[in-house]
Order: sequence, then C-alpha cells, then structure tokens
Amino acid sequence: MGSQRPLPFDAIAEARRQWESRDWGAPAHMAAITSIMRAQQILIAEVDEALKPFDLTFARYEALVLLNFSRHGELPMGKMGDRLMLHPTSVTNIIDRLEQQDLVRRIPHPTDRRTVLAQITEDGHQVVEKATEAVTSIRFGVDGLTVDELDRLTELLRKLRIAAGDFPG
Amino acid sequence: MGSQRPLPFDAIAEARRQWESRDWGAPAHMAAITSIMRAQQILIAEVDEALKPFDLTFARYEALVLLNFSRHGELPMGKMGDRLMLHPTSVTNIIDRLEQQDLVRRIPHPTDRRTVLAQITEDGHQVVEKATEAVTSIRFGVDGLTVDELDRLTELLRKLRIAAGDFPG
DNA sequence: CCAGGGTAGTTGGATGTCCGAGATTTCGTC
DNA sequence: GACGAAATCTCGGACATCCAACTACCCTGG
Repeated sequence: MGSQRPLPFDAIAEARRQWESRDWGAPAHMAAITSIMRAQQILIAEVDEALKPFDLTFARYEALVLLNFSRHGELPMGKMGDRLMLHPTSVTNIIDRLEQQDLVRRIPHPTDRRTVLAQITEDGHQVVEKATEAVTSIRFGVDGLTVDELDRLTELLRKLRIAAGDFPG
Repeated sequence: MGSQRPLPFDAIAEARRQWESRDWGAPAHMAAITSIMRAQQILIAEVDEALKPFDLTFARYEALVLLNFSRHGELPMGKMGDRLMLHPTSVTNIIDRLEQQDLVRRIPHPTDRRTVLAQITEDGHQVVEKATEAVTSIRFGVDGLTVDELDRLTELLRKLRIAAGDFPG
C-alpha cells in the first residue's frame, strides 16, 4: 500500500495550511479533492489485498459483480464501460483477463454483429460470491465511520457526481 | 474521461439496491467505497485535463507542489513517497519524468550517500505557479458543493484515513 | 441501393502504479 | 573494528488506464 510508514501528522491538513498561507485560492476544494485521492488510494489497496486470494483486482471484481447482477449474466461491453465509467479499451483489457481466468466468456450479440456480449460463467458466479464475502468481511476498511456517516459521505459524493455530469440526478 | 455518455440514473444507488436485495451485507460500506472510487475517477480526469497544457499529470503536479512547499525546494525521495503515499518506485518514475522536463533535478545528499534529493528548479517554480492557477480556476470541478459541504467531506474522509492508519489522528 | 456518417470493439503506444529483487550505503552490536 | 541488519534508491515485470487510429458493422438519406 504505497508507504508502509504512517506519517505522524495529517499531510493534507498541513498542505492546506501552506496553501492558505500563499493565498493560492480554493483551499477547501484542494483539501477535499486531495482527501478523495488519498481515500481511494487507501481503499483500493485494502480491497485488492482482500481479493488477492481470488486472483482478482477491484476493477475485475467490479466487472464481475455487474455481470452477476445483470439478466442472463451478460452485457454488451460498451454498456459495461458506461456503467463502470471505463474507456472501451479498459473494458477490453478487463474482459481479456477475466476470459483467461474462465470467469467470463465473449459471445456474439444475436442481432448486432458489431456488439460483443460478456457473459459470466458458472465459475464466475461462484468466485464473485466468495470474493464478496472476503470484501465485506474487511468491512471495506472503513470501520472508523458509522453507517450514518458513511451514508452522509455517499450523499456528499453523489452531489459531486451530479455536478460533474456523472448522471442527471 | 472514461465514458462520454452519462447514465440516465445513479449506477451506485442501483448497485446498492441489488446488493441489498441479495443480502450481501454492508451495503452502506459498499456504496461509500464505490462513491469514493467514482469521485476520484471524475476528479483526476478533470484535473489532468486542466494540467495538460503544462504537460503535467496530477501525480507530477502533487510532487512539484510538495517540493515547492519544502525548505530549499528539496526533499529526499523517500520522504516524498511518505508524504504522497507512493511506493518508492513510483517516486523514481515521477522524478525521472520531472527531471526530463527540467522541472526538478536530482542532487546528492550532503551526508548520506544512500539518499537522493529531488530539488525543484526555477522552471519548476514558475510552472507550478501557473499550473496552480489553472487547477484552482476549474475549482476542482466540485462547484456542486458549498465550502461547508466540502469541509464536511474532508472531515469524514479524515476519519476514514485515521481508521486506516494513514496518520495517528 | 448505396454512400457516408455513426457505433462497437480492438490494437499499439504512453503513463502511473505496484511488487520483487538487487546494489550501495549506513548503523548497531558484539 | 567487523559483521549483519536496516535503509535508500533503481531495475524489470505486471496490471490498469487513457488516447489515437483502425476494422467491421449498422443505418439513414437521397
């Protein structure tokens, strides 16, 4: 997880002080964005660690969950990119690896020959169930927050996503 | 920025409904972590876009800001990794590129020959000032939130970071 | 009907991140 | 003083992500 040595102080709060002392503007914005970056860094490391026994990364796990939730366990790759907010080439890469692991297979679209459907396999179903147990058991490493606080966090980030055009709201 | 097509609905809220309907556990945790991942994805795309004219990425920009804030504009590479929560190899990579751009130079540590100091150049100082104007002018793309909401967000993520051992608190 | 524009996915190249392993240097202990 | 452990940085490999360009296919207008 990057550095093994935790700092004795809050690097973000420190950066904010320096930022403000130079009148660089928008310190609250800077602190919030940096906090989000750090939190993502921390969480992805923890989740990836929990997923390592299954030879999965968070990106591939997320794709599996999405397929697992879909009807017939299949979805056009483009739709997956929309849902996961990934570039088409990233989807290609992820499906390549999941297919090598026999967790997903590519099948042709019945009517549109441009489209490729990714379909979760029986192995995929089993792995995603087990992996989800592992992921939820670490509680996402956010037990420092209550469920109420997590909901407030999610709500604040929802507003951010709406403002950024992630979805209409 | 990944998909160009915004979804007509909230993919995270939808995932949470499916998650809950299958009794997978910890839905608030799942929603919060996924929200953080999405927010990071959105923000890094916006910031990188703003930094493109300076041929910088957020990672390199953050390193430059850190050096800019440091005394004598220099820091051992290991310390930079601690502050930025980056693996030593990532720091090497970033300094490699900044050095190619003449924004940073490597100098030997005066007493410890193991240590390499990264020092910001005059070009580096100028670029980081200009780049900061560009970054703050986009307001980090989070104008959907008030300053008060941004502070609440930062505070919630601070608790998360403390719980994860990012710093003692 | 067919020509052109739009859509879907892949390929190749660049960047950034991590891990494992190695070289060099420093420090602690006997 | 010397040996072994620890610290610092770099190198090679793996993975994920993006962009630009390409192929294959669909569909609409004239």
